[in-house]
Amino acid sequence: MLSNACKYAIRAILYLAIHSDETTKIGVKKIAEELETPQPFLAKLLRQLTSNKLVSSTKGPGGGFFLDKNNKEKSIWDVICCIDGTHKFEKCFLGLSKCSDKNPCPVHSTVSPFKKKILNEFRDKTISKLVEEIEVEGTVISLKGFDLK
Amino acid sequence: MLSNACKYAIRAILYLAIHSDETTKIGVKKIAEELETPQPFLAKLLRQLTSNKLVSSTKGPGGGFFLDKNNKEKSIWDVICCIDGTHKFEKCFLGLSKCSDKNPCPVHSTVSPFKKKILNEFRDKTISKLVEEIEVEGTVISLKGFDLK
DNA sequence: AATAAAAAAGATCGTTTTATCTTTTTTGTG
DNA sequence: CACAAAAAAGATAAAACGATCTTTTTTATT
Repeated sequence: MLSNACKYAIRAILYLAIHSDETTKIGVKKIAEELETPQPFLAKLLRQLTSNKLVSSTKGPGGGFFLDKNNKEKSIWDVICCIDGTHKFEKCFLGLSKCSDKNPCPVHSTVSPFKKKILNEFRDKTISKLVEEIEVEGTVISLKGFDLK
Repeated sequence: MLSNACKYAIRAILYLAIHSDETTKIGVKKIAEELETPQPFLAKLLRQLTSNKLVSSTKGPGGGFFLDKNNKEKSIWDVICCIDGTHKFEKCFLGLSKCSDKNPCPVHSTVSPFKKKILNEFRDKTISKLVEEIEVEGTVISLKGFDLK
């Protein structure tokens, strides 16, 4: 579905959304430990997210990564686009270039409604809204523990 | 979503479902041309499908690949399991090992209903049923033309 | 100013995925 | 039987992905 890189990135942003703000910055080391992700790889991803304005950072002692107000208005979809590219949920499930609503591939009717709805939800829901929901519903689970593949 | 290999495999099986039977066998060369897929790679995939009883074949002159009655009772899901493995639609969207209906991750409620539905449709619908539907609905489009990624 | 903490940048390495090429085996046909 | 057509099998190569390591830059603190 998503690449490992993208999963790490989303989890890191959610972690930052919950635990950081302008005055509480968090270093890669801490984030990687909390999420149980490979540290140098996560560092690279955070740089990519930072240079795309999805995450903020400051250097030097006491520095680290955090989400500012703007960052929190971004969506999961923005993260997916940044790491995996825009194509992820837009292309035909079988990879057929000619496939469309008018010209559907054999699995189009099965897959298409699903893709559209998920795409919308991921595009419309901001990170802050998402975290708010999680907190209201009390469904905050550990972002730790990862299955490769 | 799916690997290229898996997309090739599904397309090849659909192609065979439409164009082949016990008396009309088709060689890799022809299939690869029709689907515009890399020929040796597709050959390897067909071998994998054949050894897993999802496709039939005969060697020698006049030989080739085809679907017999049993093969047509298999599902898209069987193909996905054969090529990409069973985990594809079963794991948490964010890769979290602790995620479940009782213990949902932040995107679980968005993603889970669709995963379940797609999984069921892919598991329950046989290849022959699928092709039948396509023909009734008249939505037979070219399986040619592929977007990498 | 010196030091140390932290991110930024970039070079490198290994694995998996994708793809190709060559050889062997099977089998129908003249 | 000899030949050719086709799949089966396996070795190899290239690209993408996942991950690590080293060096540089920035900056707060002493």
